[in-house]
Amino acid sequence: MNPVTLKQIAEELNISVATVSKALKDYPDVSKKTKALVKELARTLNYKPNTFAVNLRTRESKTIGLVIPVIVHHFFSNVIKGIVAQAEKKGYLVIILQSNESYELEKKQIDLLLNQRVDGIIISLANGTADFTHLKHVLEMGKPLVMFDKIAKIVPCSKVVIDDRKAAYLATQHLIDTRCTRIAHFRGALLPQNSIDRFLGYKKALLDNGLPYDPSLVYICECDDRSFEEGQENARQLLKDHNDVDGIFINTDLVAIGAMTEFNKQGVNVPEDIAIVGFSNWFMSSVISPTLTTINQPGVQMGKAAFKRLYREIKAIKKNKPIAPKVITLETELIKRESTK
Amino acid sequence: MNPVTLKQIAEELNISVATVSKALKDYPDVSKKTKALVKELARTLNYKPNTFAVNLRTRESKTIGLVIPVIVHHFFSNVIKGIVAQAEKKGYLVIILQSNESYELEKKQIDLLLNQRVDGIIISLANGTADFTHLKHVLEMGKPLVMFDKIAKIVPCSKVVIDDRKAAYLATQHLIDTRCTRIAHFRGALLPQNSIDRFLGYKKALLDNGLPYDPSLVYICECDDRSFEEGQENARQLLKDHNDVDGIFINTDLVAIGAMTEFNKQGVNVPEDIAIVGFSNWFMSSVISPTLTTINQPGVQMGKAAFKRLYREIKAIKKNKPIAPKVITLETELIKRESTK
DNA sequence: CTGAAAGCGCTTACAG
DNA sequence: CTGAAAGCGCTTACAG
Repeated sequence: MNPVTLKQIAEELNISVATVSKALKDYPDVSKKTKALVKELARTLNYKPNTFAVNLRTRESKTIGLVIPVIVHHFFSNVIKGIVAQAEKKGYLVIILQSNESYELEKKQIDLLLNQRVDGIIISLANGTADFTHLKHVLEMGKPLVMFDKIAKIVPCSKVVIDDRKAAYLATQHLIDTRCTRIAHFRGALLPQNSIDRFLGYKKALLDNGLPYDPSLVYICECDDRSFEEGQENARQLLKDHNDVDGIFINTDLVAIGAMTEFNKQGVNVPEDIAIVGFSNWFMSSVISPTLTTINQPGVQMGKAAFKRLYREIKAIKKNKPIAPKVITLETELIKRESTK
Repeated sequence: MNPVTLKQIAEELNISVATVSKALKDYPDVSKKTKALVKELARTLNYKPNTFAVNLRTRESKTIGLVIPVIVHHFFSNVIKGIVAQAEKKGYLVIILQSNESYELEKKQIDLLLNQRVDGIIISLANGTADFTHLKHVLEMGKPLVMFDKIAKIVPCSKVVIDDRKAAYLATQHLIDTRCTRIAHFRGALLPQNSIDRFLGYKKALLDNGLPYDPSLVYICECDDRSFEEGQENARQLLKDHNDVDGIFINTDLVAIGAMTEFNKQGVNVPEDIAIVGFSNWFMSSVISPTLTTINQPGVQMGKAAFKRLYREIKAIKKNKPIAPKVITLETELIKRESTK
C-alpha cells in the first residue's frame, strides 16, 4: 500500500494541499471546521508526512550523527544509550559510526555524516587523531559539534567531559592516604587528552605529597580491544622491573582487571602487596574478587548531556543565533572497594 | 558556506541542470568533453548531492533501522558493530533504537523508523513481545525485515539465528560426558524463542542419555540488566533446594559468572563440586578463574549476515522481485575451559 | 548529444 | 479563511 499524501487528503475533501498542510500543523488562519475535517481524515487514512519531502523543505533531518572509537566497549555503549534515549525524547534519531581508533576512518565517517546532512554531530576522538581540520570543517558548514570524553581542546566546539586530572589526582591521593609510597601508573595512549590529563593528575598528586615522580613507573597501554591482555602484560613487566611498587593507578578498569588477574596468578596479593585503583567503574569491577576501587565515569549521563547541548545548538543555529562553545564537566567520584587498603 | 547545487554548476558552465546531473552519473548519452568539464568543476567546488532531494526523488534513504533490546550488552554491541560495518561497505547508514525489553517501546521504535522511511529494518525482539502485528505491518509496507537472535517463528521474514536447541544439547551433553548426573538449568525469560530452544535442547539431552528431567532443577532469569545478580541469586537458591546437583547449563555467560562468584563465596568448587557451562562466549569468560566453558555465539558475524540478507531484499524489492524469507543459521561451537571437568 | 519539462511531497509567503 | 504559486534540489522520460 502506498503512503497517503497531502494531495490525496486535499482531493478527498475538495480543498487545497496548502490548507491541508496548514490544518495539520494547527496554523491559526485555518477554520476550526476545516481543521477538524482534515485531522479526522488524516487519522483514518493513517497519514504520515513524507520525511524526505519535509527534510528537503525544512533543510533539517531531525537526525544526528555519532562517531565513537569502538561500539563494543562498556563506557561507549553506555554513552550511546544516553544519547539515543535523550535524542528520542526530542524527536531525533541517531546514526552511529565507529572510527576503530583510526584517524583516516574518523575523517571518512564525518564526511559520510555531513553528506547525509545530519543536523549535528557528537564525537569522541580516535586515539590516532592529531589533525583536526575535518572537525573544523564541520563547524565551517555551520553544523553544531559536541565532543565528549576524548576531546581536542583546540577545536572551538562544546565539550562534555569529566575532570580527568582531578579524578586521577583523587585516585592517586587515595593510594597515598592508604600508605602506598611507590606508586606506578598504567596510562592510556599518548595522544588522547584524557589519558594525558590522568597522567598529569597522577604526577601532581605524587609531587604534592613529596613523593618522587619516576618515569620508569609509567607504563603505556593502547586500551584497544586488547585492554585486558595489556593489563596482564604490564603487570608482568612491572613485577620484573620493580619489586618495590606497592600501588598502581590504572587508566581503565578493564586493564586493571587484567593486571589483577596476573597478580593473582603470580601470588601477589591485592591490596596487601600492591593496591590498585582503576578508572570508569565498569559493572564487573564491583563483582570480581577483590572488588576494584575505581573512579566512577558516568557514561549514560555524559551521553545525555552531550545530546542536550547539541540540541541547544541546533535550535540556536536555526534561529541564526551565535553559539558560544561551552565545556560541561560532570562530577566523578572515587569508589572505594577491596583493591585498596 | 552554502552547499553547491547542480544549478550552480550548470550556470557556471552554461549548460542545463539535466546534463550536469547525467554527466555526474556517467550517463552514456553525454559527451566525454561535457562529462570532463562537469566532473572537474564538481570536484573543485566540492559538490555533494543533496541527500534530501535524492531521497525524495529515488524514494530511498540508504538508511536502515536497528531495534535491539539493550545496547549496553556485549552480544548486542557486537551485533551492532557487525551491522554498522557491513552497512557502511554498501553505502548504508544505521539508525539504532532500543526497546528496553518492552513491547510498547518496541512498537513505538518500529513506528519511528517507518516514519523515517528507512529502507529496511533489523530487529531482535524484546522479551515482552508476544504480539507481532507491528512487525507484520513492516512487511505490509513493503519494507524488508530481518530478525536475529530473539525471533518470532510466526512472522514471515528472514532470520539470522544459531541452532539454539542443538547448542544447548551439546552443552548439556558435555556435562553428561564429564560425569555429571544431576544437571540443573538456569534458563532465560519465558517468551523468547531462543530461551525456549535452549531449554528444549537441555531437556532432550537429558532424556536421550537416560537421565530424568526434573522441572525443579530449572531456574528462570530475566537476563535484563541484573543478569549477574540473578546468577548469584539462583545459585544461592539452588544450593538451598538441591545439594545433589553436580552440573548446570546456564543461559548466558554473565549469569554463569554471577553463579560462579556465589559458589566461590560459599566454598563450592567449580568444576569439582558443580560443573558449569555458559552461553555466548563473552570475552570475560576466558579471563575469570576458573575460565568458563561456554557456547560461542558469533555476534559480529550475525550482524554482518543480517545486514547482507537485508541488503539482498532491499535490492530485490527495488526490482519488484518477490522475496522468499530465508532462515540463516550460523555455526556455534562448544568451547571447553576450566569450569567443566 | 543537449535541454525543457514534469514531478517527488511538502511548506510558506503572498494575494484575494 | 482559502488557495495559487513558487520552490527545496534532484532525476528521468521525452523531444529535438
